[in-house]
Amino acid sequence: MTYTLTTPLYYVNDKPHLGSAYTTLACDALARYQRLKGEAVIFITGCDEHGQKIQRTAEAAGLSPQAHCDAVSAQYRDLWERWQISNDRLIRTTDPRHRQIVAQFFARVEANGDVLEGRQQGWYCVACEEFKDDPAEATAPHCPTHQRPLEWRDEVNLFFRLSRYQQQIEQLIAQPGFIQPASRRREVENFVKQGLRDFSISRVNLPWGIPVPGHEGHTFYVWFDALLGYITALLEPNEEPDLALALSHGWPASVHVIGKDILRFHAVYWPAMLLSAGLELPGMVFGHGFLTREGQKMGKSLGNVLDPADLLERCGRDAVRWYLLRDIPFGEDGDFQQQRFSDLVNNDLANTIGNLLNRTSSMARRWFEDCVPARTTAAEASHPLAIAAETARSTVIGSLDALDFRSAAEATLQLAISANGFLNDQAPWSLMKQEGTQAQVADQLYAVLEAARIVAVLMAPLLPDLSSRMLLQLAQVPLDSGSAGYNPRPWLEQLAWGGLEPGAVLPEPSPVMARLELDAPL
RNA sequence: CGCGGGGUAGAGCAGUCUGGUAGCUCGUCGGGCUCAUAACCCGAAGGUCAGGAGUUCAAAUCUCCUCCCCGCCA
Repeated sequence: MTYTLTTPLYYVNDKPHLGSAYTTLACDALARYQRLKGEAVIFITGCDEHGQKIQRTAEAAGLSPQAHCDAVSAQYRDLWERWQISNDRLIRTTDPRHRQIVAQFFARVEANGDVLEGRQQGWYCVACEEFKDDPAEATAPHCPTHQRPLEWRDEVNLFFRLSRYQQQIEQLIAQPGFIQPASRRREVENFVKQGLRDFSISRVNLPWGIPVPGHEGHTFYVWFDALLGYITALLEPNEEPDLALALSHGWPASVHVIGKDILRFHAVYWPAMLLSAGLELPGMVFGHGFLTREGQKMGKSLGNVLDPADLLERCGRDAVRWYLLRDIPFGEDGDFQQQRFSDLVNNDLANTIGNLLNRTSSMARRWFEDCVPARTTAAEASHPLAIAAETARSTVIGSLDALDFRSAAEATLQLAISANGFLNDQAPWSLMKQEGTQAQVADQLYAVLEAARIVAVLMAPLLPDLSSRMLLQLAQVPLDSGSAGYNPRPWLEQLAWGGLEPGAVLPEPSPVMARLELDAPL
């Protein structure tokens, strides 16, 4: 069965921000993990390009909406490339094929009697693309999230009969694994319990959108259109836009990874739409937390936004991925702290892991003709490092299955710490000064090199670059599942203790991870 | 108003369900080692577990009240 996972389709109102990068990075780690386990993966990301807000932003910039979308979505594409995101698809909702898919989907919903005409009257926030409650009240209300004036709307729209799915949605969200993390489930439950109301799925007088077939003057509400992008994305690059065909490629999605702000759209509206069209429901909706910076909300007005492109440029892929995945519990809010960022990168990656490989490789080369030394007992399952490796392996797998990147990272690190400790306890550099200890030292170094290899293999989903660099220094073939020439041996097999071949020639070691020296603040 | 999440060493978190010496990572300080990227290993300091009351032989953990932060409803 195909493992389909999605990031949100990012709204191209502005250039990519760190939050989008965070989601995408996490999905990338998850996608790589699933591929390494041997799953067929479709990793979907993309851009949501319709709606009034985009139309206005484009106008303000003196561009056509299409030109604006082309420019911004190109920024996303470039950014993901630079981050080496392993997405299989990058869907744009302005893709002509998407129109067809939306139309076909809508036809099913309409045939099912779930499309009604209704009058919508109320205060509208263009930034949210949402009607706000308590109409008629106050003469000039503001949007609570955007602090911007609301606009009065009075229009006849098409409505989706969400109310009809009350019971099914209640059942769905009551399922233990559907909404993750579990702590967010209550919020949605409360919302649903208040009674689901039909919501409008079209807008009138809004040219920048997909026309609703059979309803002159109406275009689809951005969310209705955007969510369906997940299905359009399943089409192979040159395939005909056929809903059934798209679905056959990997629907339902195993998981939608999103920010917590759009949980309701994914856990309530979207499943109801799918039910109406008679389609299968996604397995999980994971709403991760938000990032703050040094304790403060990031925002243009505060001037403290971290630009993911700058961050990549200055710090590199491994460092940022490590910090975000290793230190911030996925699902909870997290704070980006520059000091801690460089502390962790330097400690964990450069010192604990990088230096472990460096020191061990140096000793092996010096005393054993540049080779992986011969083993006597080191390959046995009862070896202390074999036991540590097994603990790390099972913890990493359990954690990644649960999207707990943090504890996966910690378990990997723990193995490197054990190996460093083992080295200090055994002190092969002292032993070597005595007579007849060669075999013993060889055995010790073998075990530590093997532990380093396992660290590198375990690291592959989280830090593919660092993993590759480590494996090359261990005379191994890198595992990068995204590139050609990677090691085809199953990942799980490669995690078995004792895989390193004695006698393999070790290349001259050079630091696999440079220390992060941030002279200026980010 | 209501609802949800949270408040544990300087920082970030675990532990709370299933009461019983308060643990991890980073930072700080001291020691060890010299194979290595001024690295690695060991040890120490640092906590009235938000506050109060209660249940109990025993509470970070269970009950009630209060305060503070974040979010949902908006």
